[in-house]
Amino acid sequence: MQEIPARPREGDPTIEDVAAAAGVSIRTVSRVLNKSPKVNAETRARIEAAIAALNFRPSARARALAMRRSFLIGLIHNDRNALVLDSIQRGVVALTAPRGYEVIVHPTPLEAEAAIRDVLGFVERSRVDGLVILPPVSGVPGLAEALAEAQVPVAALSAVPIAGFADVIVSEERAAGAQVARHLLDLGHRRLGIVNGPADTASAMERRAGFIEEAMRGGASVAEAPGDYDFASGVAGAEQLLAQANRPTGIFAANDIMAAGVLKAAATRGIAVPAGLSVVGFDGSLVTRMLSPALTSVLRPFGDMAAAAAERLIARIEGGEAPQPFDVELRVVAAESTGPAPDF
Amino acid sequence: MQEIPARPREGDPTIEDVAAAAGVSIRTVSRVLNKSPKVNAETRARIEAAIAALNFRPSARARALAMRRSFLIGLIHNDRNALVLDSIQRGVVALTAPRGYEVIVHPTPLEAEAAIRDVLGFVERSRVDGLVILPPVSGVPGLAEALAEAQVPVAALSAVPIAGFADVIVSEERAAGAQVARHLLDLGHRRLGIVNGPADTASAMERRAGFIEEAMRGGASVAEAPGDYDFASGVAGAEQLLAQANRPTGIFAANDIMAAGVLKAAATRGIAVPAGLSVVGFDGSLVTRMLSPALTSVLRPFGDMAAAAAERLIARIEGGEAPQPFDVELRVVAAESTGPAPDF
DNA sequence: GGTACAAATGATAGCGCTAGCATAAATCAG
DNA sequence: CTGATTTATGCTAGCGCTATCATTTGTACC
Repeated sequence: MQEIPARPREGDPTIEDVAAAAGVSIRTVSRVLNKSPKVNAETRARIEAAIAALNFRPSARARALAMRRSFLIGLIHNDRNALVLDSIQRGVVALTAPRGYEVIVHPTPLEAEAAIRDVLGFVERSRVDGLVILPPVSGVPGLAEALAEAQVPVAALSAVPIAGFADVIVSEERAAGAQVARHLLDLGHRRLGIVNGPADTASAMERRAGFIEEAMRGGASVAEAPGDYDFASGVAGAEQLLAQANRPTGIFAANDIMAAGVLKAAATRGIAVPAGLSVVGFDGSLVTRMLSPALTSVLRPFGDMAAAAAERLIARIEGGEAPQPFDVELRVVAAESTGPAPDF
Repeated sequence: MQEIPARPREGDPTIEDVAAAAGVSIRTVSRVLNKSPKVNAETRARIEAAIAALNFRPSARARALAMRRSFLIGLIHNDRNALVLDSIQRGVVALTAPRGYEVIVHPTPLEAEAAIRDVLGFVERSRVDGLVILPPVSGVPGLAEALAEAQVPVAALSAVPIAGFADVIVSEERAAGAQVARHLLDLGHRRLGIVNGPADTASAMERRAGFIEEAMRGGASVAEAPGDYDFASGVAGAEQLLAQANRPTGIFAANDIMAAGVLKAAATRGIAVPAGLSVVGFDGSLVTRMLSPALTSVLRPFGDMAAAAAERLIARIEGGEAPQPFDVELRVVAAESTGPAPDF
């Protein structure tokens, strides 16, 4: 028998303290912590009482080491997500926290090579158990493959299914685009315009396709202007559309930020909204209600979508069965920026 | 109840593999990893080569266990931070990542008792090494004391020094309020208005005091309306101010969101901005340039402030000396919503 | 050559958990 | 009554690092 040197107590109770307090071995306490069924009800109660009495919390680090899992989830975002980041984080944390996972955030560039390097480096460093990836990063070419090769569990949000990602929460953006057209058609608009998102993003192309198809079906014309999801391009796109001889009376901007740009362009030209022009955005982000007039937009339930992605991710990490399919319901929320088509 | 199985052994190289490859003991590898000076240059080179060859990354969890530190920093935020969250996170991560820390995000309620319980619970669960706390949560009464008692290193952002928090990045909001008044005075405005933030927040009271003092000094009158930092209260506050007989020609809203509300109220009343009314916001958030007209606002360098807070926090955690004092420079960024005072 | 001291490196005990295997007690089949 | 099962619990070897202490080797000085 050798004397064990007194170790400096950090103060926090350990599983050993709990075991001593409950008069059992740490193996049994561990069983309770891990919800193993093979523990006598009475013993379990005693241990749970001891845990409560000592205010014991198992050390996430020790358990991480022993289980070779970190209970950490990485959230990969980009500044394009700025307006909806808060609601997304809220959704992810609401789902992960009760299941014992914490969320590490990681801002990532969009350029493909840099993004892949950045994300892989992050995974290696942080040793997260899995990733939730937001668009547009989720659509970076090659990223899915790189992560698959690195065997990192991933759940992504995206406008379209992405080969390589097993779990993708897809929102029916094409149908939503059609809804926007329908909304404007119902208000009597027949000359429509669209300020597109970047041509290389699936979301933009889906929204566009749905919008144009439905507009055509409704007998409306559609003028197009390019855009890249930022404010300036919204302004420029709107100016291009509004300069036309027979200018559109209803404009769909492929996201809220560009829609704000459209409102700006209209204001600059002295066009009243919605009296002289109806404007619809996409995302249902924070700004919709801060604009004057308040922006009609397609509400995307980001929080729920992100939570669903996190749920899927955890199921994959823990090997449980996949949760129920999650249907993302996108719908046009009418506000002040859309109204009956003007007479001209 | 079901037990979650541990993951089987991963293929990641360990410190032992590196030691074997370099022909040394793990103790020496550990020295290299921790940048201990007492390692022969040649040995060090050999070990570093082995590390590179194996693409070895020390396991953050193992090191966390051994060092009794998690290398995790918690970022406490609230939905009031939604508009600036992205830039803040970016600032924090930019500073922490190179130093080996990851950032865990945690959304928190504002109600005092719930906030304290929530934050303490988070700290116990996640075992973060420290916290960065954003306003308004940083100002929750009793939170500083609770965290001090729990011995959690904290750095906070706030409009005023907070007793109990050792490291607080304070922005000179009073001076900024004065700057706003000066900006409007310089444009010839003499009848001013202010839509205040909540009376129980230090930030709002500081901005108010600075604004009013400077306005008085400049010989202007100031009409006040209450507000609580949200859009609706901005609208209501503006309506109250604009309904007055001798209505103000310049209005300062204590944050950007309320300023958006003021613009909205002006639009509703048919008052042109800035021709008939100048409007100034506070924060320099994302929306300032998305509004029509673009909002003049007080730019707060959130990213830098947050990074400075993180830097201080890490210094405190690691026991290093405190970094240089960080001077937050707030300045009015003039945009389209302010202009010369109208004649009436 | 011997002593003193500094520099470089190694052996190993934890850190606080999980989980494989062992054991003890209770129940059951024949 | 005995061996076979089942149920409840304990013992302890890791998980991949850090850091204390010991050991070895090199160097300076008298």
